[in-house]
Amino acid sequence: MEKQTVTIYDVAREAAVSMATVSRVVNGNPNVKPATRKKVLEVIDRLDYRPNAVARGLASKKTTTVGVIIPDVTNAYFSSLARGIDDIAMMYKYNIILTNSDENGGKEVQVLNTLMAKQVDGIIFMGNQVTDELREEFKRSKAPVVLAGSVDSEKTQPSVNIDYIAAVAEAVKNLIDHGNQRIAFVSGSMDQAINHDYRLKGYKKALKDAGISYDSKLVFETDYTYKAGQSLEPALTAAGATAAFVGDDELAAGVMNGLTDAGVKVPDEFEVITSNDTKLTELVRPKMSSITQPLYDIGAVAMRLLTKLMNNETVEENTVILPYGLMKRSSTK
Amino acid sequence: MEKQTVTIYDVAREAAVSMATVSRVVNGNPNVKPATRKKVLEVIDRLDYRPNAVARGLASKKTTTVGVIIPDVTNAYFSSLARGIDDIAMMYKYNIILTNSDENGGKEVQVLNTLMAKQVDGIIFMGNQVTDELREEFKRSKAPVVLAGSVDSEKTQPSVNIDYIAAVAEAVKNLIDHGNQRIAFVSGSMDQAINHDYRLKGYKKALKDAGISYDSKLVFETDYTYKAGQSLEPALTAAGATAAFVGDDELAAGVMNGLTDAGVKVPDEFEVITSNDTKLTELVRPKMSSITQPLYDIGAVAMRLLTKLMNNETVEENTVILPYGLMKRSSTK
DNA sequence: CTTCTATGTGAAAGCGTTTTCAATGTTGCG
DNA sequence: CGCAACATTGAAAACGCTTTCACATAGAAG
Repeated sequence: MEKQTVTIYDVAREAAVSMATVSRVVNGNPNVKPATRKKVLEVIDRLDYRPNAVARGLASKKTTTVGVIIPDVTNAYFSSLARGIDDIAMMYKYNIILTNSDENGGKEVQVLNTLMAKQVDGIIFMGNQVTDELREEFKRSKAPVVLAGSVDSEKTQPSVNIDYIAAVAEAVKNLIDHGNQRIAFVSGSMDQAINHDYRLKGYKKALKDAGISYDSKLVFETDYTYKAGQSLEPALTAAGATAAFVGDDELAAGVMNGLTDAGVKVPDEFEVITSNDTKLTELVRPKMSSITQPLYDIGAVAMRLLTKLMNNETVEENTVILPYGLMKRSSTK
Repeated sequence: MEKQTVTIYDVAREAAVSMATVSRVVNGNPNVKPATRKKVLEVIDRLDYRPNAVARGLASKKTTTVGVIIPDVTNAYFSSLARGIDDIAMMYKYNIILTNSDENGGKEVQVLNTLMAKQVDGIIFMGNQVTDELREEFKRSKAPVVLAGSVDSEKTQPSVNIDYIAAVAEAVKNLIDHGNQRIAFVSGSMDQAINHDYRLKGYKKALKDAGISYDSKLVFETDYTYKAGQSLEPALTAAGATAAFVGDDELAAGVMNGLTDAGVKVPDEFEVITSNDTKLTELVRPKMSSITQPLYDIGAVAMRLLTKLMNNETVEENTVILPYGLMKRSSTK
């Protein structure tokens, strides 16, 4: 007892017109006599006809779906971007195929390929690192690819970000202004462009501007997890740090709670400033000071940019930089 | 200079075989002579042929993609489920079309329709309420629909959940055992089945078992947001509550922080227990006690169940109940 | 040397749309 | 009334694959 599907052909027959005409009314083509349109519409309604998007996709070579590659939906930073992406996508009648990559290069390439096989009209990539292989795939893709909240040292793909170097420099300067001389830099893997090419540069710049010499012992390379942050306390104090810039909110929460649990007072004895301004910063105590980023907007703008690209509209600027800010809460003086 | 796509036809021509044969090797059909297979594989590799999934979908009536309706990706509870769903989906070679519904009935129906139009092979629905209209659509759908971490009073759809009534009852009993007589029940809208048909029942059951009479003044119906929780403090103390069961972690964090900020000591003067055991419970101070749910697994099992349904395998039990627990942390005595 | 059964393979018919192109019907105007 | 110009419509060819069915070919069995 398989459910029967009604096709455009059925509608055409019932309405005594051709498939072409039905297709026209379904697609809002104006070249249809009002009377005919009405007649067709009635039949569509009566038969409860619903166009098959797959057939449509095959015939028109447009699927109105875009692929989204995300490191992990569970991460507040990325899920905020994803929300912005989806909202704008929906606004423009696109759907999103969402896949978690765990920032695993192999998986990313594989996922990218299945997305392309599925004929997505465009792709949004989030991830802290664009490998050479990935970059090659991007180029080969006939669907436009835009990076959201993600950087590629080659700057070859359209992208939307904030000015990470300036933002981190400002955050670190703020720490310096509070009298800190030994400031830790805590982030994820230094293999990731965002860390070694952006954040670390901003960090160094702030130090240099203040005449403080760079000490690699103050650089802590770890995972983006709460646990990793929490267990960092002994090392942090051993290195003589009195403040830390942290590259991820969950990690920062770990750092801060680890410190607090060890009896170190934040911010009096140790200041912490984080990077992503997710909800998390307001949930922990003390609330965390943070670089502020328009998370939702990064996603939204990326998607908007993608729609233009998919539409072959000429876009003035391929890489858009959104404004950042600094939000002083209670983890800094 | 449009990028040229190579089709199965091109491969067939180059390999001097028929399209049918190419199709067979691509699909791993064993009825191909090894020598032929090798030849075809070589051509595929040389031409860099990649099957068009849309055409495949049209011909085979299977798209290997499933639709996922989620209230909000940004919510830790649901994004955890989503992660479980995606991982299992990937394991079974499915992709996920993810759409946020904001629990808006109209949007849900609309989204469901576009998913069906896109010929998804199955659907996973998350949301705290299944309206009649939605239920009708589910029935009409030729793709199986399973509910994940979501209940429908009608119990008509396959679903995977925990025993909310028992879990809440146990949590509330715990609070009672600590000597609390006036326990607040804080949740989202009472229109949602999960609140009025499950959580509230569990709450009442625990009260009844302890011989405490139900007082509707202790029931707080609000939004699932941090802010909403935070601003609840005056009302909570005014009602004379000394403890609260809360239906969502973010909301609970708000309640707790609101209390703390107002000078109320948690847990000494007020105990809080929450429901979803997301990462959040560990980030706040004090850490929150919670009902524990196998979040990832709820998603994973739901997806697994869906694969069986899509495969027309007979499944022993349509509604699966996963075990819950109670995690005592520091927001309760 | 037949006859039979596997095993491999190809031709062609879909799958449900969109889109091109030609055909027909209509209207306006001199 | 005749004809150009335009508005409507339909026929049929894609789109790129899967799948059915029939046909070969090749051993196996008698």
